[in-house]
Amino acid sequence: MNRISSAESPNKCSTCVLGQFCLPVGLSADDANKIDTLVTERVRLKKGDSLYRQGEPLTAVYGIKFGTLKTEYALPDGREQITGFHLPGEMLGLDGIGENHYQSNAIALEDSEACVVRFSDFESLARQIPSLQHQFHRILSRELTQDQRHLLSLGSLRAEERLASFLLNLSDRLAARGYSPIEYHLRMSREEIGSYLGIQLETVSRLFSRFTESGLIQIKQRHIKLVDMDGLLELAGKSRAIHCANPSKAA
Amino acid sequence: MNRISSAESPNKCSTCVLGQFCLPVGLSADDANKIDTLVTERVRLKKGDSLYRQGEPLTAVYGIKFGTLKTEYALPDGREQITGFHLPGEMLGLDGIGENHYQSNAIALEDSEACVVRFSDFESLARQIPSLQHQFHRILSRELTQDQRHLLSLGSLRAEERLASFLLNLSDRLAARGYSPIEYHLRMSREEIGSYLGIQLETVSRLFSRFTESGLIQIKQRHIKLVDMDGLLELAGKSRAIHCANPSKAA
DNA sequence: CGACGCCTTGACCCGTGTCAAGAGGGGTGG
DNA sequence: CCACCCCTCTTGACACGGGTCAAGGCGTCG
Repeated sequence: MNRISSAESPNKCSTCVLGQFCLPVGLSADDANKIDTLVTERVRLKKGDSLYRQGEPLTAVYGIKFGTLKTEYALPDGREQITGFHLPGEMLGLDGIGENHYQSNAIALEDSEACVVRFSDFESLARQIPSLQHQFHRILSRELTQDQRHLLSLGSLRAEERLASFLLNLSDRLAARGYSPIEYHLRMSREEIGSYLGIQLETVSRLFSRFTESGLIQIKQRHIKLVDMDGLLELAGKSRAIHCANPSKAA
Repeated sequence: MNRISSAESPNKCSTCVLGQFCLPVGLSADDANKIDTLVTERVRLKKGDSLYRQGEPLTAVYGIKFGTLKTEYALPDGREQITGFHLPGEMLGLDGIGENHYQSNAIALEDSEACVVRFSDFESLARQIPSLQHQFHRILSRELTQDQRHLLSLGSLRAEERLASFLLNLSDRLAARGYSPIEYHLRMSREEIGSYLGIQLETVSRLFSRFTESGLIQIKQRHIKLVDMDGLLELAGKSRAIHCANPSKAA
């Protein structure tokens, strides 16, 4: 883990292309200047490095600048589960605010970089800029909604439905960041996908094979192409079909 | 659903016994007075009434005054899952902040009452009272942690482990509110427990029978008594054993 | 070039789902 | 106040999805 002060490499939030994810829109020049003081350093991570670990005292929350991270939550008996995969623009460490200690491990799946936001500074600035405060509440709230969707997936969907909705969810989030929604690189192993979805790695592998036979996807190693979006949406329990399928036919 | 204005029935947060759950501690008299203006009305619910429904625009968040609520999240294809059971002092509606619309249904499991907190008023007050702001962030954050624990339960534990940790979780939360941690009334049906835990109601019923045979619990209808706490902790994946089991033997 | 880690595939089995029948309690109407 | 009905819960039999164990292929990195 490698710290970079913003003196060496200036890092203005106001000009960051990821601002749309972290920050409120339509700030005054004055407010934008204040926000630029928030991130005084960034952290560079190599694949496998952890950004923070369960139990460490919380001093900062993080915004992902580039790369991919996983968060995992462990039981004292050793069992653990991946609770999320995180892309640029997403915030990490929020689950640590409640107890002032991080509640999970955050680990880089590839070389990554995160902006360090000292939390007390952030709260003080949020009191001065109502739209920043509200944006932060929205981020926390969306995190809750995301977790609820995940809960429904683990509790009510069959393995193939979970995997299909996982692929579509990644697709959406990559598209929002300007990447192709139909072809992308999986940064995580079969085992990590399985952990996230509450199934075994062998099942993930078998399902990828089955999806390929059915003409839903093409996959080679970790490079995946979603061939039949509608078919995947069908499998994913139509959870987004009313929003996304056949938009041209919408009334 | 029955609205009560605070003129008819004064309702001061500063003297509410549940304040320890909702509010920061150590407020000045001045701040306490401001907080007392937050809740201008309460809502009375009969069993089965909903406090809000998925898709409705969000104007307020809620604090439970008394009673028990469930929140459930639905897929467009009709499948749905209970994502939480909520006790007095807990806040509801937080998942709606992100999209300005509630993302779940909140339904009373028994006659209940909730304090209405107009969200824009709340944010404005939180900007004036740092400890209120921070407390709200802690509440949101703990909600996230709770969901992560639930995710781990659904993804990594077997049915009997899920049920055991569910019973212990209820026990803890009831104890924190001054009720008996070893004997309580289940406000939800077997089907609702199953939905929450991602298992079928028949499995819940069979497990209750098995737990009874093993001497872990006694159960008659919805009245349950936890007879062998250590045994339940053992089953629950030791997820809390290091904190709670055999405290007298702790180093 | 070799070794290790990751992935695929097969065989078998167990936990849980599904379907079905019946018991028990509580509420409602006569 | 009693009887009936309906809802909830229990229990059994059986089926199946996915877990577990095992063997082998493939790509990558040292």
